[in-house]
Amino acid sequence: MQISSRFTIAIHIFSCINTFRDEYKITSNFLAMSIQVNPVIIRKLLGQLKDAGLIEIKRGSGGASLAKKTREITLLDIFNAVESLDDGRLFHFHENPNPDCPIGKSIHPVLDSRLEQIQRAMEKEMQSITLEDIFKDIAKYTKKTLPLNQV
Amino acid sequence: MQISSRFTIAIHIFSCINTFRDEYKITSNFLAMSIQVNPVIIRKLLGQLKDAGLIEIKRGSGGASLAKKTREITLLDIFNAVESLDDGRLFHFHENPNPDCPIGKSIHPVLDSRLEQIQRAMEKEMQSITLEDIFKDIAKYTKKTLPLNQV
DNA sequence: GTTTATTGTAACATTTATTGTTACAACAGA
DNA sequence: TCTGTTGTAACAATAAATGTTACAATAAAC
Repeated sequence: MQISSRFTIAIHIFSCINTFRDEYKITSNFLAMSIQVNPVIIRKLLGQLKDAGLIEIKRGSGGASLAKKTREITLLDIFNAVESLDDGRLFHFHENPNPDCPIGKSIHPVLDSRLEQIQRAMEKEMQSITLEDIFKDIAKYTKKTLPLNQV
Repeated sequence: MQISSRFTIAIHIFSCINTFRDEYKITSNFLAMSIQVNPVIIRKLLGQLKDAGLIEIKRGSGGASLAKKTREITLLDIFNAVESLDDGRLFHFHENPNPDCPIGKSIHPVLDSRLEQIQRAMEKEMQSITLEDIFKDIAKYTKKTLPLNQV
């Protein structure tokens, strides 16, 4: 199965904060218009990003902002913040291999280190990409034009 | 979300075939006893592995066997055989970013290449590990002892 | 030819995660 | 006090993973 869209939505959120922070208050409604999902979905994600120390949110008055420099936030930070992997493991292992079978007994300890090896390769690549990199890429595609909502 | 257990179950299947092929007919029931899942689950997986050209299955008389050398089957081959990723993509992208927003318009083309970059890092690591490697690891944990079923 | 074990597959149930939605109390600033 | 916003509960809808029973098709053994 695919990794959930929370990851790409979270990156979208950061991109909006970075692009519009000087001109607009970044509320869940503002983000919902750009991402085109329900504002409550956004708020839950914002909560996860806040809990991970990546953004700050103002209650009441509203608005999200970056808690770190764009160079200091990696895609791995974002992935870990929004993707709740069971026990931190990317791969789901079948639960009950038969301990009375020589393979059933050994498959788990043997495979675990290999699965970790694969997961680490993915995480290392995620860690090598920062929001700064993403924002540079975006700058090639867009100039700051008129925002979409005038509310 | 985690990657489904079909992946680890498939590796378990290969391990059983390799270990018991000279002594036992590797049926879905035999495998189900070692893996401890329903035989129909096993049969569906065996079908996927057969379609990918990794194993051979005998109808009627029954039994699965390797279609290639253990050096020639990588974890990536197995992953691709049993994990049906939508459009081959590991990451699910939110469907409808707003094209009227500068970020909404650019997020998809910009992120796509980065997501591919991450996926490729994972696939490269999977490709570097063959069944031969796994079977060597297993050999350190187990000697061929009495099989579990006498049926 | 009959019997037997097995595969392939349909049909369905169960569980879990994702995603979407409405509603509203808590909050902070005007 | 009014207003807009966040945080969160409660629930619905969808989709995927996993489990189960049943049975026709198959191939070998007798």
